[in-house]
Amino acid sequence: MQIIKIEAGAVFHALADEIRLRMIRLMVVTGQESCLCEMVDSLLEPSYKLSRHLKILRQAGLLSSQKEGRWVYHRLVQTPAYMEQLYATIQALPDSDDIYSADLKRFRNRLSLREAGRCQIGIQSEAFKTGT
Amino acid sequence: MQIIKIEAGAVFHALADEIRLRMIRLMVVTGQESCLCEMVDSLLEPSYKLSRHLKILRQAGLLSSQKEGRWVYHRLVQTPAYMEQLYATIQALPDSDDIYSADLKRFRNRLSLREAGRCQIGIQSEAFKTGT
DNA sequence: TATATATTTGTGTTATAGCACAACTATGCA
DNA sequence: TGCATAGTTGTGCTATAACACAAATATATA
Repeated sequence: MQIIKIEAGAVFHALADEIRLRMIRLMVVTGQESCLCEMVDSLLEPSYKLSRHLKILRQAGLLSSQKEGRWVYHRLVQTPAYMEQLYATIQALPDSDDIYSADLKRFRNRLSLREAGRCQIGIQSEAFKTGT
Repeated sequence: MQIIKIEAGAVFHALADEIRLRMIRLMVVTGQESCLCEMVDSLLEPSYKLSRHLKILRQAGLLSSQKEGRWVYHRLVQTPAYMEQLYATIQALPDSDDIYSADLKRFRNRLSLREAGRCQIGIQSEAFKTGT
């Protein structure tokens, strides 16, 4: 068993970035885990960028990641206890710019493409990314 | 009336700095407002440094500041509603390095020097700062 | 009015963090 | 075995943020 010391203040640092907060919000609001390609299609940001941010969230103790074939699923960590309180706070945040509701709409669309609750396809937005 | 738009993500950015989190924790735990010199004596950091961090907290919407003679009192803002939830989360954070308990001890000592609930003295730690 | 002091701020420096490009690893499938 | 693709990471660049020093502002008091 590996003991990882997680600084309490590190969670705020992890959430201080807009990209990271957008991803966490999607998972908090939907309660869903997500693979990278689903995040790419929801936030419309390049995969290398989101991959690095997911790593930061993992190191801060907010996400645990699990490889499943080609895909890596990221999910919210529920411990220690204050984490759930933190998620409740995040859920209560306003959405003044409608950024999160747009993310959420795309995320739900993307989730509907799963089969048996698992992601079966890769990044869909890459194709029309250059055309926009 | 002045409308200030506060970005929801800005609160996390404000709390991402250790100095700022230490100050907010003192106010959250004690429920007390504080002037700069009391913070200086509690965190043992230079006043210009804490003054700048207090400004960032104010601009992020976490603190409101009120001048009272020579002193400026800073207090936690209670609105919008998710702020109180955020403070509850902060109060639940662990203190793995005993930094916060040391801050708290000094802060309580400093608060006991108030007269009629108001700060009457300036920075006390400056004197023995160089000698340590 | 002059001084002491609580607090703020201008400025240059340095450390940190996010970014894009491209190369790389790993896995499923033909 | 070779290819396509999900995901990660090395690297250099750039923007941001924290810092220390010093000067400035504001207010109480002698």
